Amino acid sequence: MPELPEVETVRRSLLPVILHKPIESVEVHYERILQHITPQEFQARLTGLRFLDLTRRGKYLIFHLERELELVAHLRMTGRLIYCSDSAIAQAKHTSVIFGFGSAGDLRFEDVRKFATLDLVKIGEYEQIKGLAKLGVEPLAEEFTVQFLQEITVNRSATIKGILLDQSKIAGLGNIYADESLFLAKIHPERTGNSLQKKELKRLHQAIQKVLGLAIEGQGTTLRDYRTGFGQEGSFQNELQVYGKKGEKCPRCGVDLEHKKVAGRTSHYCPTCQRE
DNA sequence: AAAACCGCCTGTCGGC
DNA sequence: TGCCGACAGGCGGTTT
Repeated sequence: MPELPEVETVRRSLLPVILHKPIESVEVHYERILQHITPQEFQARLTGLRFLDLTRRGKYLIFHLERELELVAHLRMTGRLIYCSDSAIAQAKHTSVIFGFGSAGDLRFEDVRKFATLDLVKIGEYEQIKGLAKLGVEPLAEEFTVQFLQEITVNRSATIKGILLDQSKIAGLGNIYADESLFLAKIHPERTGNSLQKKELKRLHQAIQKVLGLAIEGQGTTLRDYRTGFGQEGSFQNELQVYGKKGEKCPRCGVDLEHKKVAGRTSHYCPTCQRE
């Protein structure tokens, strides 16, 4: 699923091909992708505008446009944003929106499960986008420190897995990278926040940054649906240590990997390396 | 206040 | 082989 590394990869791939291109047409094929705006108004406000920049916050992509507008996209589970240089190429079955650039191709928002969203707002006005308004720190930024990890775990009875998935604390971790980070840090997903020692938080801090960095280098993890902005698969699925590997051997100690529901999510771990 | 649960969707998979 | 329920998981909203 698209988590921080996947969304960052989409951002990097799309930015150079959409920059300064004027939107000549907007086709909405699935209305409910639009939040707080009708297809008619969405189309009317966007047509003719150019893209000025493309940034990311957590798992949100923010397209900066002329007239101080921002188009905010969230891919949820199966969303894809793909630039197609030839508009004549047939669209995919589950295409929700197409931004046309005339002879310069188009940008297609595809989404099998239809959970993805699009918002159009004035610069920085995110009140209507609840998740974005309450988003926590960027895990690859300087503000993300061991001290910060301590602040969000101390006195907390919730599991560390649940805390890592809470977007209002850390922005961008999902099920895959939470599990991979905990494995690397040798911490069991069910450990409670208040049970974690300083040295474990240091390991976790380092693990999160390492895993995210390597996943971005690998252009993300394609298990099924995720694609880059050019429609290509990522490669980090080949580097996963535990996610989706129940029954396989732990790459560190050789014991059979296990999985169980933690904080409502299937969580993969090594019962030996990650003690309860 | 925090945590648990449900709904939103479609495709895939395992069991019978 | 085909049917059917379980499952995948991010987030908003509601309930506990």
